[in-house]
Amino acid sequence: MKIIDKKSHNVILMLNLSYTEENYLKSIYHLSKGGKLEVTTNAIADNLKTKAASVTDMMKKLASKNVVNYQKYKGVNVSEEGKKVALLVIRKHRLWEVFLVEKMKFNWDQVHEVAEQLEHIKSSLLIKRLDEFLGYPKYDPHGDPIPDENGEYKATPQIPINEINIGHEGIIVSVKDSSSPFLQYLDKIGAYIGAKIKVLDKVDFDGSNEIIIDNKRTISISKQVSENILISES
Amino acid sequence: MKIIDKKSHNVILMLNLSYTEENYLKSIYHLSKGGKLEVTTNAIADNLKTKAASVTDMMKKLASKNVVNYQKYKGVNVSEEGKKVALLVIRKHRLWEVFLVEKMKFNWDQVHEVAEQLEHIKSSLLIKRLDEFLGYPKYDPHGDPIPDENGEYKATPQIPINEINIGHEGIIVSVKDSSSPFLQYLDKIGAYIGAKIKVLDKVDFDGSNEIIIDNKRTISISKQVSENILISES
DNA sequence: TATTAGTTTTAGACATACCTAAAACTAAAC
DNA sequence: GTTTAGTTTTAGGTATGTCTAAAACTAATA
Ligand SMILES: [Mn+2]
Ligand SMILES: [Mn+2]
Ligand SMILES: [Mn+2]
Ligand SMILES: [Mn+2]
Repeated sequence: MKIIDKKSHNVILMLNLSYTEENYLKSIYHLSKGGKLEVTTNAIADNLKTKAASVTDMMKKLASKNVVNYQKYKGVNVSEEGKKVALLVIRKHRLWEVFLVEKMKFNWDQVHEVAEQLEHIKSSLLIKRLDEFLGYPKYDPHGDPIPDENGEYKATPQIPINEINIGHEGIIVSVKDSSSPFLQYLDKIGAYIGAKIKVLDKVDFDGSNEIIIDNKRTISISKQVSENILISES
Repeated sequence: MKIIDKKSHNVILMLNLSYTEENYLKSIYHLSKGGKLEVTTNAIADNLKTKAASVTDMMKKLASKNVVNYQKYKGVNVSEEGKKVALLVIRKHRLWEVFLVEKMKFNWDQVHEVAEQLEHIKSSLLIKRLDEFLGYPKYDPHGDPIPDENGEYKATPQIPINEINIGHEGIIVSVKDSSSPFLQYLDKIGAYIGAKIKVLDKVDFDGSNEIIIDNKRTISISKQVSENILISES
């Protein structure tokens, strides 16, 4: 079901998707890297902590609503329509995270769970006014880009620390893992979005990296941690 | 399921009620005038635009969770526990309405529907910070009192215009009807929370009232309208 | 090509929240 | 006290979203 808005000549989404359907679409969008890759049933089940059988049921339903392209046994992806829905949910999630940090004084490790709820609030006026109220932010507290009202955003080139060569440096632009324990660890070691990082040494044995943060603090981080800190090289 | 918080020595609600269960409790709380009256199955069905059979099902479920006192055929009311839940939902609803008007520049007739969604967001930190951010408001945009974190609020004495005698005056302190058409009508006639009202004449025939708003605008309002504008007499 | 391990789908259940229609109950009128 | 109208509950069914277990399929290995 579609309507064309006479003013903007844009296709307006007349879909009323449930909380659950929105979460499935968001998951498929992320797992497919924005629609570029096909997504497997098991990957979705893992991601949403549900079972493969439940995913299959939902894929049939989403396909019947034309928000995914699905052929059984062949994987699934978002349709053009589904991509718009996913991007709107992601836009709301990230705007609310900015709100929680900037206005509600939440720490960056406290926002994700609440944003998971707030992203499903339906009010186009509220999203518009919230965006304005926050000063049209381009990035959320974890450095993830916020899609604009047309679903567009720039992907800044970003490299995980483990792929940066010794002696090279850059700025932390985002984190791959937004979980509370990981972000609290970053707080502890003094790492934050915008911090300057230089790779001093790399240990082949366990993949750990010795880095210096803001030219002040030298620290060794594990392979797992280095994979989850994303840098813009300078 | 209850726990006692060691710090505050208060009973903390460990209930995880659904969106729907919260709405039923809020409805019962309102219909019982805060727990003072017994509520009938049909009254709840009407209020929530559902059917009596559905209400009976839900009353059994809420009774089993000890949030209502229910005896079949004898009506229902909120329990002490249920009252706390209802007051928390009402607190959230009204705080969000203040947020939407004060910070998001919504008109007072646009906030109720969105607040119906926002009132179910679960985050005690968010409520606390929102309250602080808004400057601890005592009333929502429709003049309804906002319960504090203990569920307490003062009920200001308020009288509908139709019960005020000719020649008497007062201030609009709240509106009974928060629907968009009613509030838009009030905007049109220049009535708002805080406006000064004097009753000039009353027509027995149809119950309409002639009033003057802010000593400026003389207008005749129907019986229905006068019943829904609440005044604090001066 | 045949086997097999892993993935995905189907089949059949369950819980929540809703509905209509029929039965049970209450309270007021006769 | 009986009848009756209105209310409330029960009975049985639908839709959504979940699950386990079994069947169907795919792709890699032998
Ligand atoms: Mn997040
Ligand atoms: Mn979500
Ligand atoms: Mn309201
Ligand atoms: Mn509600």
